[in-house]
Amino acid sequence: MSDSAATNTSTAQAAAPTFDQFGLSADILKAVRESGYTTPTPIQAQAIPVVLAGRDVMGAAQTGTGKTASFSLPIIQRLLPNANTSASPARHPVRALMLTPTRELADQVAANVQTYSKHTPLRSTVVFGGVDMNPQSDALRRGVEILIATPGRLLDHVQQKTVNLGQVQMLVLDEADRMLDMGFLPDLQRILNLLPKERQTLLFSATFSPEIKKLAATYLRNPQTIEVARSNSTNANVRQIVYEVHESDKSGAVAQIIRERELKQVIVFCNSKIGASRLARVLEKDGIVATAIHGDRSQSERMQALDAFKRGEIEALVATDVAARGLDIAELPAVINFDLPFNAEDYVHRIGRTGRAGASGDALSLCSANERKQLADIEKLIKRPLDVEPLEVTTRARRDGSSGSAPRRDERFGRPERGEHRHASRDESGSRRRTTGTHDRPRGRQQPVDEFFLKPYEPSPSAMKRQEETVEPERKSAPKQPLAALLGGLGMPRKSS
DNA sequence: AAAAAAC
Repeated sequence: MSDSAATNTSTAQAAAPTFDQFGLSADILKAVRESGYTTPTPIQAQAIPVVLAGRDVMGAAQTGTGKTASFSLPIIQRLLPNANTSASPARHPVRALMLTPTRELADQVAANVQTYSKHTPLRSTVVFGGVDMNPQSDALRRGVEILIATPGRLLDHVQQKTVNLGQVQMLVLDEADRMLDMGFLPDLQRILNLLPKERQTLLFSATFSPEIKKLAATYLRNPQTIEVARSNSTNANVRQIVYEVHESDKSGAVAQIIRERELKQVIVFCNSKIGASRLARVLEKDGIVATAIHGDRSQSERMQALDAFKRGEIEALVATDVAARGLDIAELPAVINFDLPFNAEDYVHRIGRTGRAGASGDALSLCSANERKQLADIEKLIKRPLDVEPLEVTTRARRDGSSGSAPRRDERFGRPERGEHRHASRDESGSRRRTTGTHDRPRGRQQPVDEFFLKPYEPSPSAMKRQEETVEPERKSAPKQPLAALLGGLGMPRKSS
């Protein structure tokens, strides 16, 4: 908010905004207060008045910026005047629909909505796949004003006629870019066609890619664009370090990092489901309480894992990118990237799980020889070079049992002449921060030098140049479906699946 | 390349 609405606050803080300035109902404000929030985040300060005014919104903001509240609070407010206390389901049609790409995210948004609306007569529920439909159907039949859903299961309910979307006045597309990436466009089109044309649509996306713009152009009406600085990538609260390790040293490296940094809780991201399961097992064997969360585990296992982690019963949550976006875990001190993500965008989301709400956090990434491309992509996206350090893994024996002596750092990383200036931490003279693997212990299990480590990384000058050119990261991975074709055919008869 | 999501 740019205006100075708070004129008579006794507190002398000049422009400290409060939630009171939005004209939200006392019941909502009470819930907000009980949640412990006092000051709106930037996205909230910008979005709440716009949503209250009934305008469509094109929002660029990530979770962790208070995005959920930025649309939930004004939506609840707008539903309130017609809130019905009647017990009749017919009096509680779905009037607000919120779609998210993953089940966990849907669950989390629903929990937020539930919290913010608990002092109002409004009802809400959540539907997503992987769990029994019947309880969801029951809840829908009892009637809800606010429905949070993943697209597939929602359509399932539509087909079963357990829900009618004909009275939806407000629609939220959360993590819209992710939904497109995941091939949800046909489902989204199907859902959008069921909604009244006369409605308010809020689209939130990490990026405004051409696909997202096309989607917005098709389904939003004169949207107000709201952009909040990408908080996490440049978040000073998050210390980002990349460790160069041999691929086969990675499991040991994770265990070592957890031990040496005495991490109470950490999410470890892997690129594959198998890799996540495997790592969880290795860590368990190493005496670290760990569990895996990914799409091949049952929904109950996923929820159990997440709950146990939130309760602090698990030290290491080993996850695929199912957990990269949106999940809000309080006071997570660190995130480890076992693999660097193929999609640089996902790096930002992953490390966004730590250093939230003003707390500090560490983003520690393992980088092996064949991941330099990913590293370069990430640096390009976040527009700055990452601090790269060697990591000597001492905790686990190498499989080949070789006993060659460890190469000196010079040998391993090449002479710092050609383009090595970017890695201050590699400077021998510098007082490199003491990190894992540097304690004086006999070691001699380093693998022969990798080509990766011999060749200094070339900091692509274009990487730093292009930052001025566009805010938008280049999307590398094309969706499985011919998105352009689908988008080109918006409104056209779609293929059935 | 891999991941996610309806049955």
